[in-house]
Amino acid sequence: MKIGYPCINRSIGCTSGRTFRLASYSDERLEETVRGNLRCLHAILRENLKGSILFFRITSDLVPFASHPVCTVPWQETFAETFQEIGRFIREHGMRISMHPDQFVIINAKDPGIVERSVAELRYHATVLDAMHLDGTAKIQVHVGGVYGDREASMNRFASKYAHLDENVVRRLVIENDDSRYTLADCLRIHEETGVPVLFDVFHHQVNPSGEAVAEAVDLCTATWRPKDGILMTDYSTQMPGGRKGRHAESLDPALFEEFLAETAPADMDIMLEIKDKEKSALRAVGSACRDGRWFRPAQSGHNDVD
DNA sequence: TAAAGTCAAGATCAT
DNA sequence: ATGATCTTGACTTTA
Repeated sequence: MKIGYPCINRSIGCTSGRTFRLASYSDERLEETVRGNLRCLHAILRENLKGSILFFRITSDLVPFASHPVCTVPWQETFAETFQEIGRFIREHGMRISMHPDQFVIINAKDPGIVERSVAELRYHATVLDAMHLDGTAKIQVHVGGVYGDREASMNRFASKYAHLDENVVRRLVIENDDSRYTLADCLRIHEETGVPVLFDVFHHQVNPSGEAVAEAVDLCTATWRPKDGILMTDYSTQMPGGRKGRHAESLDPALFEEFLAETAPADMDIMLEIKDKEKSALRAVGSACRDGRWFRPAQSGHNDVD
């Protein structure tokens, strides 16, 4: 079990997702931004290691406009060595990586243009992970997409689009139950049809349930991940007290988190904490997972290499 | 320098 | 048809 947080570190003082306006795009600006983003990403991972935070979601803004037609420079070649260096660091320390393209990636869209842009964005994400030479356990998580008034047809459309994705995308792609459209049961059905692993979002399952108890849900999702996918990834959050329904909590409630650990034991999984204060909560959660006994202890020599 | 306005991309629901 | 919300930050312009 590894614990992580998404994209942003609030204490280190740099961000790996710096961007700029499309209107001010230039190849030089892109190169300069990516160089800074990669340097920061490496710094964040080093900082995470100090706190035994071994799971991390890399921001989709690592390479701004990467899938936009305006960007034609071969950034993966320009920064090949830096990507490999970061990848080596990740492997050496047994870290797990995910990425989460945002809401604009809709594989099951009716509009072919949206599908095309979505596919380009997925290729970009796969290219980043490939450039780091990470294996198939580094995942790209997406929601199923729109319902468009016909859930059945839209789920089928997902399956048929999925069947035509590039292999280097498919080997990393996983779907996640969302908070308003596709439930866990929907995702499991899509798994039946396509084989795509299902990432379990605990909070979405609470907000948009389909009947399964949490422990049962974890077991059902676990069964959708093959050995080459690595162990189950779970997104964990709780309701912000007093906030609108579905709003993520500001900080981890250790009692609730430990209850989650207790009710899912002994299932093994990597947990992404979607909590607003980021690494602060992750550090506390590592403590909980450690006491629980399932936390991942990296080999002392650091030889988890697959080079 | 601080505040306000705006940003590649979508879906859905309220008005 | 239009705008707000999701969710949220941070870039960019304006005061």
